[in-house]
Amino acid sequence: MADNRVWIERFHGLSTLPDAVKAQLVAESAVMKVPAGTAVFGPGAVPDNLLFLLNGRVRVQQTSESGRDIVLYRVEAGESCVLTTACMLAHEPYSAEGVTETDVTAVAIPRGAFDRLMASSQDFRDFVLTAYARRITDLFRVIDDVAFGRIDVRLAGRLLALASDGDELATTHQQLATELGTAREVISRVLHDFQKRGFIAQSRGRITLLDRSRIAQLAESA
Amino acid sequence: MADNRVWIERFHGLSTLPDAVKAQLVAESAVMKVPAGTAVFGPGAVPDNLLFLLNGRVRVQQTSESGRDIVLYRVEAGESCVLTTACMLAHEPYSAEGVTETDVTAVAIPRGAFDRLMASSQDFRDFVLTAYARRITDLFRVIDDVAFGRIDVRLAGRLLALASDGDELATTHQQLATELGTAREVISRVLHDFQKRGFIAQSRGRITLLDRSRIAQLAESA
DNA sequence: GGCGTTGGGTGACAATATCACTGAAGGGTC
DNA sequence: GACCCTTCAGTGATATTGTCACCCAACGCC
Repeated sequence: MADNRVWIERFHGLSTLPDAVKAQLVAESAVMKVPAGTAVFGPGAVPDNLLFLLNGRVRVQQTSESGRDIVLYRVEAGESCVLTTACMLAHEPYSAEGVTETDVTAVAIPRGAFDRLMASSQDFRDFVLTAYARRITDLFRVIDDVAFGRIDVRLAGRLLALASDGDELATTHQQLATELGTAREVISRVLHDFQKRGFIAQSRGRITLLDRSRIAQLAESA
Repeated sequence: MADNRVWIERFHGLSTLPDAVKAQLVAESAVMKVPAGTAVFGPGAVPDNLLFLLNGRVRVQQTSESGRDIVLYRVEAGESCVLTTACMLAHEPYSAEGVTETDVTAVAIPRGAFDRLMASSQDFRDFVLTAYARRITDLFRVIDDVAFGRIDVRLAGRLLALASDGDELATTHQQLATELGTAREVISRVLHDFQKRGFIAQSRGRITLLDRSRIAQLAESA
């Protein structure tokens, strides 16, 4: 029991809730484990609850009519899937899809409990509102990048973000194309150029960052 | 007094509120009038309240570092500015800006009142959540269009949307470029092509739709 | 080894963006 | 009216990005 309650403390904004509310939250929620590569929500998988990530990472992406994908943002441990969840709670049709990138442990809060918490706790409302706001600014950023950003600059930035743990990166050109919403050939050419300039080394399915500082310099030249 | 209360009935989702809540809402809010062309929120104009539009239209757009603009969505009468307002309430830095396109009458609900309503009324929460969800799907649509859409198709669709009242459209190429987040020259060329194909007629600052059905046909060929 | 699948390279071409101009249209002013 | 100034639109040249149609190499599997 005491063990179960611990997860709340990991969430900025939930840890300050009154004890009674915390108890309510713990009582009504369920911890779940999901293996990597699972679609946790999306067209065809509509959950009826809000997810709080304890461990792991969820990638949220959108597939266009033409079949091409673009990554919108990622939900990390300590964050919640408020945004797409809202679309579902409001019964709005939506086209985004959430996929676990790692094994994920999450807390599922049913709609009813979510609603009672919204009613009863100012702190909880602030938590949700703030989470929303952050996602929205993420989306604004995506729009800005896609509309006005240069591909090489965006790719440089994404390489750095994806290789936060070490200089090795196990990813295909196609996956990188999906990250930026472009075509594989474009990624291939830009990476080839990066290689010629000594920024990276490549082999099938793997990229090694050789010169982070120069990659960062390019990424900054937005 | 009774007159003041009428505005609530115009909002789907607010009209079903209990009378006590309605009275509270009316008591705590203020009706305001804003002339066309005013920045109602944005960097440099941070209001501390949520706006409900009674009349008129607000255009929400974003300016990139490079100085280019893109229109994100419009808030029409009967809707509220939930999205960007949330960013402000959550004290998130944001880059979007709201400009009145017509004279606007709006109801301003201060943060405190908003919060009390969120706490006290399930209907109000649903209203806000639904409004959020709709905006978010709008943003998803923008991302999809910008990333994967063709310029001529997007422009055709936008011309139809902007000319909802009549076939005359008083707008410059630059304004249309801002609508789609592209460059004026691109719009000039596409419009020139539309003109050659007999879709439209042009003169300085004015566009006349000549063949809505063929424009619509192009717009549909997403 | 043979074979199928996936990942990656490349040339040709199309679409869009950028740059650097040009001139035309309209609104003032005298 | 003529003159000037600002805004709006047209255009060629060039760069960047996207699309299409391939090719070949690497890897897993039998």
